[in-house]
Amino acid sequence: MSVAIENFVKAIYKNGKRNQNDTKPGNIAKELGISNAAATDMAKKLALKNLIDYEKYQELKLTDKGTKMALNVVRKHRLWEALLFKLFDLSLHDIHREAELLEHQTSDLLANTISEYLGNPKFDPHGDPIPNAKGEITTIDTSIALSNTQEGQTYTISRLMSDDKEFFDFCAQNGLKYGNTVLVTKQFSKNKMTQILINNNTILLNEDFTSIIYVNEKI
Amino acid sequence: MSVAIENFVKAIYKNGKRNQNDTKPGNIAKELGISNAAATDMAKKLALKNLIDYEKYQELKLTDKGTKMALNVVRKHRLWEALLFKLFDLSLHDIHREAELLEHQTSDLLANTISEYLGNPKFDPHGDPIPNAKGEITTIDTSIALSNTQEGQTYTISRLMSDDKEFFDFCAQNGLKYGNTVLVTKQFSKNKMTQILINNNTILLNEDFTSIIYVNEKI
DNA sequence: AAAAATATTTAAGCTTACTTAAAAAATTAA
DNA sequence: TTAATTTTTTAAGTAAGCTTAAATATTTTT
Repeated sequence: MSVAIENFVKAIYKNGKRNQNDTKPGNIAKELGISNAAATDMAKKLALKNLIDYEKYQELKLTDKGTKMALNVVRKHRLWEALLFKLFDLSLHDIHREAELLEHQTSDLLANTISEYLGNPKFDPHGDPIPNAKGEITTIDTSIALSNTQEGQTYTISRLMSDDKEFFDFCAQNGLKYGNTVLVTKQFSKNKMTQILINNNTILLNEDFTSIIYVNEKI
Repeated sequence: MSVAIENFVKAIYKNGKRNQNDTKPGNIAKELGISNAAATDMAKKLALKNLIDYEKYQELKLTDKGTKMALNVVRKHRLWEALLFKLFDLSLHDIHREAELLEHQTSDLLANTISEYLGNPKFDPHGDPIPNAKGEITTIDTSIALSNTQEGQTYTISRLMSDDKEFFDFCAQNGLKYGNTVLVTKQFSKNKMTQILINNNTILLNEDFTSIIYVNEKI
């Protein structure tokens, strides 16, 4: 299957997992940077290949086969992220960009080899779960967005759900990384902002960031 | 530039380096598994991009720009080979196949990062020289084909110039690998065969193999 | 519930990288 | 050196993955 198809299926998968669950062609088109017409076109083709269910004007739904393909690509992406992160001193953003390309040119053999080399990790450097070779995610995600946390409670950062360079630069500067501890000092619910204490620094985050930083309650 | 273009330019480069110096479209077509017509077509396009000089019925000649592109791809290929060889226990043939795909999806940044990680190696696991970031090969190759060696002389294996699975399997089974020592016990010049002693085993090789196994005189 | 705005689909067209078939040139053999 | 063979080129055509423009639905607003 082509790169275009893999990315299309992956986009549907990712969009389906997100808050605003819209997997209509326009949304996928926006994600991929192609025209709406191209997305509709591709949707029809993928339906013929039994990768998605397509009905005019409806949401695009992955079939089992389509989901499997998406998870296979996601697996390769996250394994590359984990490997590049371990070996090299590159920014998370750079690592993401490289993985975005490499994921499509990686045999199952190589993916499995990378996985084994890394000790079959369950999470990538963003805290995102890595599907196993069968395309299953076996971990249970109990994390919540920073925007939904409670004042006075301490959390550990579990996921940074983004691929934006500015965001990652900000995180790197402020110690916001996978595994680190944050104390939520104040929720400004009216203004949708969250004040946290991290590395003895107080910072105030708006919803753009608190909705993509996920945490777990610290035990 | 596209994968097709990178592979085309690479094929001209490799063919130009070889014994039978034929870089006419038919030869490139054979190398790439495409039709002669497609190769002629591509040749014209690349001439417009100033990557090759093209004259009807003549050999295809890389311009400086084309050579630079070819060497950049070759560099990435060989760096991947070196990295995969170091990290994983895969066969040389598998490593070659993976590198063949990854080479086209590797930024210069990642290539340089891999190179640095490996200590800027000058050779890949086949003994092939790795061009530097400027696209220069700074090493001098003094090696000769096993078919041109002298009876009674001891050599070290410097290059295994192939991408054929059977060949690599044979090499792996018989200790024919980069750096190992061989004693040439007999040259059967009439039959174009070479008898060698390696790891205390005597083996007899025909020209198919002795022309692609390169060695240096052992000092 | 009609009007306005937005999204989706259809239609026509483009580029890339191929294909096969036939024509033209170059190479090899007789 | 002519004939036979092989190679290269030209021509016409295809599929993938896009585009823009226009037609048709759907959704939102009033």
